[in-house]
Amino acid sequence: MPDKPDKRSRNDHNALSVFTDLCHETREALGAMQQLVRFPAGQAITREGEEINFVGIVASGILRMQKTLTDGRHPIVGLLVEGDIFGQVFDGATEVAIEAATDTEVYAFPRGRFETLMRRSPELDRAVLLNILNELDRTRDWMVILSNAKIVNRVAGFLLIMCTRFVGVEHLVQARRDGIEVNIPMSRLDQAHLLGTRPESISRALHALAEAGDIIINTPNRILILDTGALAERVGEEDLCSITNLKNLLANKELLS
Amino acid sequence: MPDKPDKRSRNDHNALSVFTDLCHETREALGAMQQLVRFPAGQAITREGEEINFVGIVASGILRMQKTLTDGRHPIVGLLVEGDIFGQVFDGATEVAIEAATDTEVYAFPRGRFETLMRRSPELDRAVLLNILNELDRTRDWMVILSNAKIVNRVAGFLLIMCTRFVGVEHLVQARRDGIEVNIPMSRLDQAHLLGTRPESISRALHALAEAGDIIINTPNRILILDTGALAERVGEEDLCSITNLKNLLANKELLS
DNA sequence: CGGTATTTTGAGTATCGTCAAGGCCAGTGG
DNA sequence: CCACTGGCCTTGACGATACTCAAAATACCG
Repeated sequence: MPDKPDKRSRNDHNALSVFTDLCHETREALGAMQQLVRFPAGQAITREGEEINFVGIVASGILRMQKTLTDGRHPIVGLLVEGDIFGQVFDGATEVAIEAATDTEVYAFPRGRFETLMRRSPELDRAVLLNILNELDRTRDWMVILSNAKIVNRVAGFLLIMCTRFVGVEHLVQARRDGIEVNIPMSRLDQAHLLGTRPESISRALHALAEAGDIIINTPNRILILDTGALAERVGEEDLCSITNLKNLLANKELLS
Repeated sequence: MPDKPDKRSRNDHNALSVFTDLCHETREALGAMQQLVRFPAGQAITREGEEINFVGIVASGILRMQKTLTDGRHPIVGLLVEGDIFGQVFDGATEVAIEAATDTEVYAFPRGRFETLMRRSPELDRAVLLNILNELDRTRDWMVILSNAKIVNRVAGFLLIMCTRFVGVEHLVQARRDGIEVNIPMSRLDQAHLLGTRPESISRALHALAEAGDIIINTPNRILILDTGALAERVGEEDLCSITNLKNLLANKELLS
């Protein structure tokens, strides 16, 4: 299969890189209305079904999108990282709750003004559309991971997604001599909510991967990945995280550092 | 929680109802370029990573979107029914394979001409955007269902989604004196691929629901749902399928028939 | 350094996947 | 009209896996 551009990865460190293709006036207008908002870890940003009056772009940190079930469970249906847009633009209420998984900074744009700007600027409109298409693709990736019966394999997929999606985001992914170190920015409980299981199983799965020699657990949340190929094989989806692309990005990072 | 408009349901029987809000010229232009294509059950429409040169709208039947894993598994990441748009517009290759789950009719629009029309008609552009947002919501619903550990509960969620999403689509959902009858338009194997399990488990789960008195299995694919509340409770997501809305739609159907 | 939350480990139970066999239904051909 | 065949659904038995509950160990924070 030929190398195709991977829409999922970002290789620059600017949260607003989604907007670089926009014309000068549009960027000016966005800059004029943007406002940096901080959320401490654990804080709720929106509830389910609640209208929010701004469009947000994550500047730093991680947000989790989650549903609330009547039995008290909180399955996570997606993560938002640097550069991701949230706050459905045209469609009133968001169907998911958004909470800060880590300390987070968000660029907020007043919703009405953002929408009028979208109507005037086809490029902005398209940037938003592409962002949503990306989100759709990623959600499907999570579905594929969740459809895996064995938890070890789900965790393998989780680690790979962490690698590819968080490359270039803060200090979450770093190339080492012996592999790739990822800094998982959430608790075992959150990981369990994301992978449809319980924290104990996550722990066991990670230690099983360590046992198998695929990873090393430096601290509970700092995982050194020794064998990306082995993980990819467990998941079964070759281009889930396009390992080649990942390696290129890591090579770039090494050049930079 | 107040009644909010449910974007997931359709209560008219026209596949092109997504376009009713468009202006006259746009509809004329679309009508001029549309072409009805038939696919027999089981036929592949697109492979993963393959570019397709048309934008499709399902006229009748069911399509399944699926990924292909290296180990030969084919997890299903979504279903397309009457009125659903597919064939990502701006973003070249689709990341999923699309196959006909049943005999299907599709309105095909040449992609280039469709895109130029989109650029000229903000309403069309927005209709497509809304369709994608819907798809995103539905994919998250599947994620929530998949994150359920017990297969019985996943099947319960599956049945509810079938009810709400397929109301008004062909003869798949019908109101009865004693409940709601759904006609599942796919095999146990497909259901298993969708719910991340195996056909045997689907069978056992359905019979467990029958044992519990929640449903009656008339034929393997014609399920009479006796207690939607019990199913909803298993899933835990109250507005997954907005039961009240479902009941209204069924009431309408009865008035029509 | 102490206190707290998180992670890990353990043991027992429930559930699911697997493999194999049997049953049901539709379509086919005698 | 009936027997046959093939595909799908169902059922059973068994091993593997994950969930539950509890306790211990570890990491984190001041």
